[in-house]
Amino acid sequence: MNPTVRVRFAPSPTGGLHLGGMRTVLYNYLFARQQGGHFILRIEDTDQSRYVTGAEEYIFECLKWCGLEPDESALHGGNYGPYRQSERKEQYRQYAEKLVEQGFAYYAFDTPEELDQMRERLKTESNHAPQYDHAARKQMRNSLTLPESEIKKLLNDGTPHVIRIRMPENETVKFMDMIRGEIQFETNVVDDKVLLKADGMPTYHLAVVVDDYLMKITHAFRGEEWLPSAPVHILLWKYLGWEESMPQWAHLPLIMGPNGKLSKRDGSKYGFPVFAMNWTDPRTNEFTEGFRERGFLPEAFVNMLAMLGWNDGTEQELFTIDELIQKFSIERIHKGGAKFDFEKAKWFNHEWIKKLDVAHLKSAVEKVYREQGLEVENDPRLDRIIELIKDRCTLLTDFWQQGSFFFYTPAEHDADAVKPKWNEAKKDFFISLSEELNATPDWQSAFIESAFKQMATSKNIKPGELQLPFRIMLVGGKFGPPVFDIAEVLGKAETLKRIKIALEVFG
RNA sequence: GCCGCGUUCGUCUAAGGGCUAGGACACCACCCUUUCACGGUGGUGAUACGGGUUCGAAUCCCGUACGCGGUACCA
Repeated sequence: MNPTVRVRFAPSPTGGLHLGGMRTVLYNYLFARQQGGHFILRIEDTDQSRYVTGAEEYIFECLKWCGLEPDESALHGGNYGPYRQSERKEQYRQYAEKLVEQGFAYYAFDTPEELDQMRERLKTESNHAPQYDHAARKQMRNSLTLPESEIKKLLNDGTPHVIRIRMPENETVKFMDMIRGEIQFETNVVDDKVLLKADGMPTYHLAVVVDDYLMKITHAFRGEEWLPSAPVHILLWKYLGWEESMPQWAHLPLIMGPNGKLSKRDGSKYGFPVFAMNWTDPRTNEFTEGFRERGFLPEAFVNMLAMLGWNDGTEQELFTIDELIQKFSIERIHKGGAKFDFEKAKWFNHEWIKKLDVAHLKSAVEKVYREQGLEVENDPRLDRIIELIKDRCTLLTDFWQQGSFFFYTPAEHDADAVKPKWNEAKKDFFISLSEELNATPDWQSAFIESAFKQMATSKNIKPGELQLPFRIMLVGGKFGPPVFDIAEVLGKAETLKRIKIALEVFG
């Protein structure tokens, strides 16, 4: 029997969604689609103190923008819900209690202060961070050290307590990671992790195991930062008697910033976006720019993200999402972390802008102009304009800088580019040219060009010396597509108007 | 400190015992272009270090160094 592949992405609504998280979703998604399986979105909202209102909806928006919508989630439905941990609260206690009964876990009544004292007391030169482990638990207040009667009393009195896993002594926990191969940990160096918190909420360790079992998850992809707690999860699968159903593990390498792991907190400090979309933390009002708003196409963002830790072994770098689904393979995911390079990210976007046709770019470009206060939706020239400038745009926002002169007569001219070589003869040329163009019914790029060159010849001036001034007149600066194409798109009246204005400026 | 995972040009990476270690980004030069780009050609630039195994090591093994992660009633 070949079980259906079921993968899940489980963000915590504690803030934005950064590159590492987005890549985890992507790989989950690619694998699920490739295998014809299910992609599930579960929300880890059991840390009440850090829950951010609106973050869950924001996560959905990000996935939607990238085209990575889940099959099952709190908002999409599915047969294994609920998909928010907070709504599954009751189930976790039941399993935690079962573990206690079987001796695989125990109640611990220690207060936060007592834990601090223990850590202080046990701290030595060779042990900077003492753990609540098989040795320490013997000195603490828990159901392993307290007499039966006292445990009963504490429980009956409703004394706050947690349930901790009882890590075995002198055992080796081994498991296979699809990316890294066999990995092993000594149980002696793993602490007795809290499974159920005093508020009745599960920790990630319990929740991830219970949910993955109940939701029939077959493959678990997560960041490398989870590797150290993997032995706890492996043991839990075993202790709960579900070893047969344990998913296959894949711990993804981390995505690094300029110094160390990319963090959500520093999202606004890198000088480049680390979130898929704009995010303002409602608690701090801290704003973090997103790739979307910075001018990235979702196609480029997804492509770039996929290549940050995976490649297909060929020299191909540009992939559509369908190609990624087809070619993705867990075996080819890298082991080492990758430092994020914004320059390369921009290159991907530039390639995608060049690659996509006008129809596909149009609505995004319209949006850029709209944000600048310019409505272009009904402008019949828009297609032509996009075609003319798209190769020069790295980010979608560049369409404004590269194309606004089509809509606005330049307010300023790059006089430095013209003035040094400006003279009466050139001025005379443009006056004559204006008259000539004004008299003609034709208005195609090729026609304007030949009229321009004939006029230059008859005035005995090299056409090349006149093209730059002409460009400055129409554009305002030294950039843009071929100048005669610009004149064509601008139309006769606007072109003549700009020549006239510029002649006054140049004197 | 302890535990774990890593380490090929500045960055992302290819090469799974066998040619001068290949490609991409960035950078530089030239060509194209009488603007800015696109495009084209070429260039600078890497197997962390030390031992093994082998006819032969970036590749396998051991050690060291360095980096990252974890070491919470956060995920």
